[in-house]
Formats: sequence, structure tokens, C-alpha cells
Amino acid sequence: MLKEERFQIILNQLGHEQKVYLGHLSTLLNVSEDTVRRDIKELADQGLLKSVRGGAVPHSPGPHHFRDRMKYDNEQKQIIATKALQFLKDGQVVLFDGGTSTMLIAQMLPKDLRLTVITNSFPIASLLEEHEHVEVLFAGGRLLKNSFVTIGNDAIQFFKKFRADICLLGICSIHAELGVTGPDFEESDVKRAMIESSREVIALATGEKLGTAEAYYVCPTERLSMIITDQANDNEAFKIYTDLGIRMV
Amino acid sequence: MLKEERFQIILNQLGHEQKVYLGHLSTLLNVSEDTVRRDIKELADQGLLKSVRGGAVPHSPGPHHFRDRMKYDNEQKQIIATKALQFLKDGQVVLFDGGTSTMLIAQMLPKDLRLTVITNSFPIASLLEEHEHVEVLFAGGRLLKNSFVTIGNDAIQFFKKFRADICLLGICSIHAELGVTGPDFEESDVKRAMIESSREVIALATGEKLGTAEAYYVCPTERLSMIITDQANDNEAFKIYTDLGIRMV
DNA sequence: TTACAATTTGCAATATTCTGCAAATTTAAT
DNA sequence: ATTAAATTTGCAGAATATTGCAAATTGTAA
Repeated sequence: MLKEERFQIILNQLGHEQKVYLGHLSTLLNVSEDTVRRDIKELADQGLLKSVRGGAVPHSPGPHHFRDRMKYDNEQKQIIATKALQFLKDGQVVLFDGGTSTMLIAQMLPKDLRLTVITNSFPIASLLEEHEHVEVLFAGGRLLKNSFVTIGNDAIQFFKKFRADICLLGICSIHAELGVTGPDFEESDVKRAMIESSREVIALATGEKLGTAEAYYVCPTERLSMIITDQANDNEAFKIYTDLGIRMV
Repeated sequence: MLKEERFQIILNQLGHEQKVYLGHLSTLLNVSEDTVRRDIKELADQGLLKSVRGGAVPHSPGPHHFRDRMKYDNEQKQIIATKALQFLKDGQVVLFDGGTSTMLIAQMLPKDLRLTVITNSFPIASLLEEHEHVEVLFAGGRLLKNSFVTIGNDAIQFFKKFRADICLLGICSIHAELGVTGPDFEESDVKRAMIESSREVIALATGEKLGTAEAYYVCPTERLSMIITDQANDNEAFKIYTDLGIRMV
């Protein structure tokens, strides 16, 4: 089999699938994984696809570009996203924090919902492309390559210009006394700016993040209007939060 | 058997299949593999097929799904992008206008080049993800869904904060007296802001855009430092531009 | 951190292509 | 028809490319 035949097969796969795997191609083409890897590298050099760990994805950035590179499809986040959807109403201005759980919400958003979405996340902005009635305002700033969010003073100043109805805060650690905390210094700064520009703050949190804390402080717990978790909302342990006036969902 | 007969047979095969093997042709045509190889080389020189190790493939391979997503990959723009690359030097701050030709440049950028890229285009920012040494600053603003660029006052103000070395202006119409013009009102505003923030302005223009004008004014022609076209730079008609002090490439 | 998976790198075995040359064939002019 | 020049063909050895393997490195997830 010619090298070019393999090329054609690989590219064809990518025309149909959003991702091809080294192992799969290796058996399909009957060559070693090393060869597939080298093929992918060559095609990537020609700009015909993008090499990623374990395989390759189509190169052209489009609405589906980011989706397939993120592993957000676990059940907990699905539950959280579904719960969150009911709080987004026509005409609202919503701040979307970066992260995979907010991405899921963006993806599940009804197509006829009229919203103004303000975000610093490429993936979220991309996902909203097909939502005709969603106006997207994007925060400028320095682009973090791996997570595709903008950060820095420019992003912060951008958010400060608005007065949003809701801020959807991606998964952080929440501790009744230590407050809301995150794993990244600069992203935390941006989150704080988003929170300050919003009337209500809805935090998304999987059960195991409740009662924990991370290195960088974001805001006091009582600033949250609502915490959406994957757990049943009659949970005993939730009392500390409801006592602070936070709605648990 | 005549050489021309062999040529016919080889090309015929390639009309039906996506590939031909040296070995097959050698037995089919009853000549040595060397002869087939030389035949293929000759046909390749005429651009009738593409010679590859072990055989040959059609020059512009069949109905490729992936080719659809590269609809900007036409030869003119390829030429322009290649020419443009040489003017980007280590350490520079470069403004990238949106559009497919600037995208091509981003795609062809050497991986080891150190740049600061400032842009309002999602696709360009995405393409630069894998360039470790390229810092991307993204302009915030209202997101235009179809073209994935940000526009509006926020984007304009963002660009105004910088003093870049080079501004790469995507394909516009250029007219010696009427100046540089574009087809979209709001995008033209942003382009103007980019131009004002840059020391040098390099315009990319396919031959047929030279001497034409569109609805929205961007800047006077003499503000350009250089025009990169797909044409040979000793063109007679270029004199009007060189007289304005613009370098034609 | 640790453990594990993926990637990179160097290398040897194999396959393909290139090069020069001589024999065979074709071409063109007498 | 004959000859000489040019072209084409096949072949052998050198140069180059591809492939798979294994060790070293890097990246990722728990």
C-alpha cells in the first residue's frame, strides 16, 4: 500500500469522524502505530489535520473544533447542566465562565432562547455560533493556549463594563468558611471580575468539590445565589449553605 | 509499445483508481520498473499526475471531503502567504486582520518563530495554538457569527492600546486614489484601528483587487508600506504604487 | 508524587529511487 | 537502404526513504 493511500484513508476518516485514533488506524491500515504517527505528523505539517495525543482531529477550526478535544461528558456534569438550564430565561444577560461544565450548558441551550452571552472562552463562543438569537460578546485579553480562555487585565476590564443578570461559574471548590477557590491564579482574577459584574451568581459544583478548597481565592461563599450540584437537594450537608441564604439545587 | 501508449494507459488507470503501483504497471505494460518510473516522472513534470514512492496518484485527488474545508486554499493566496512569511521576524508584534489569506499565513508560520500576535479572529488564534513561542492577544468585542471575528468599539479600543511592528491586512480592494476599501462597515472600522496602531502596514491583494474599490473606506493608499500580490513584482501597472513609496512584492 | 500511556529518538532492515552506462531502438539525412 | 545521431530501455550499484522496533523522554491522570 502506498503511503499516499494511507493519507487518503486517514483524511477520509476525518471527513466523517471528528477524531481518529492511532490504534484504530494502525489495524485498519495494517502498519505499526509508529508509521501512523509519522503519517499524521506529515499530514499535520501540510496543515491537513491536527495531530493530538492518541490520534488526530480535523484541522480547520469550526464550531465542533473544541468540543471533541474536551472530555466533559461525564454524568455528573450532565446532571448539573440539565439543572442549570431552567434558570436561563429569555432576554437575560449571562456571563459564562470557561470550563467544561459551562460548555455543556452552552451546548444544551435551546436554539430559540434569546440571550446575551458574555464570555472569555473560545469553546463556549464557538458552540453558540448556531444559536441565532444569542448575541455573543467576547472578552479580549491574553489567550491561554491550553484552555482557550482569555485572561489578564484586558479581560477583567472587559467584564467590568457590564451588569449581567447571571454569572455561571464553572466548577470550583466551595467551602462554607474558606469561600470559593480555584486552581489557577489568573483565572481566579477573571472569575472575580465576572462575579462583580453580575446580579446573581450560580456556581456549578460536583459533590466532591463541596467543602474543599484550592489555592486561589475567588469570592466569599455568601456571594453565591445558588449552587447547582449533581446530588439530591435534600442533602443534610447542604444546610450550611442554605443557612447562608444560598439556594441548593 | 509506444511511449505515448503507456502514458495513455497510466493516465487511464488513474482516472479510475486513486493510485497506481510501479509493479503492476511494469507487468501490465511489459517494461521494466525503471521505464515506468521514468514515464511517471515525465507525466509528473507535465503536471498530469503526482509521482509518489512506489507508484503515482492523481494530481488533484478525487472527491475529497476534507478539501471542502480548505476552500481558501487557492493558489493565489498560497503565493501571497508564502511571500508574506519572509517579512515576519523574531520578536515582532504583529496585528493579524481576519480573513482567509491571513489565516493561511498563520497556518504556514514556522513553529519556532517568536511573535506576539494580536488579532480579532478566532480561526487565526486557534491556528496559533500549537506555536509555543507565539503569544496571542485577542481583541474582545461583539462576535460576528459567520466570520468568527470580533468587531465593535471594544475591539477598536483594544487595538488602540498597542504599537505593533506590522499590520497584516487581509485582502481588500486597493485603488491608488480611492484608497483601501472593504465590503463591510464594521470590519472596516476595526481594520482602521489596526492600521493606526501599527508602524508598517502590509496589504495582501490578489491581482484583480488592485485598482478596484468597495463601499467602505479603510485608509489612504499611501499609508501602506507594502502590497503583496500573487503577480510578478516587475509589473508595469505597479508603478503608480511604487511612486507612492509602497513596496510591491 | 506515582504509575501509565504516548511520543520522540536512534537504529537496523528493507524497499524504492537515482545515476551512469551500455545495448537496443528510433529518427533523420543522405 | 544505410549510416550516424539521438533517444529509449534495462541493469547494477550507490544514495535515499520508509518502516518497525526499543530505549529514553515527555505528558497525563489518579
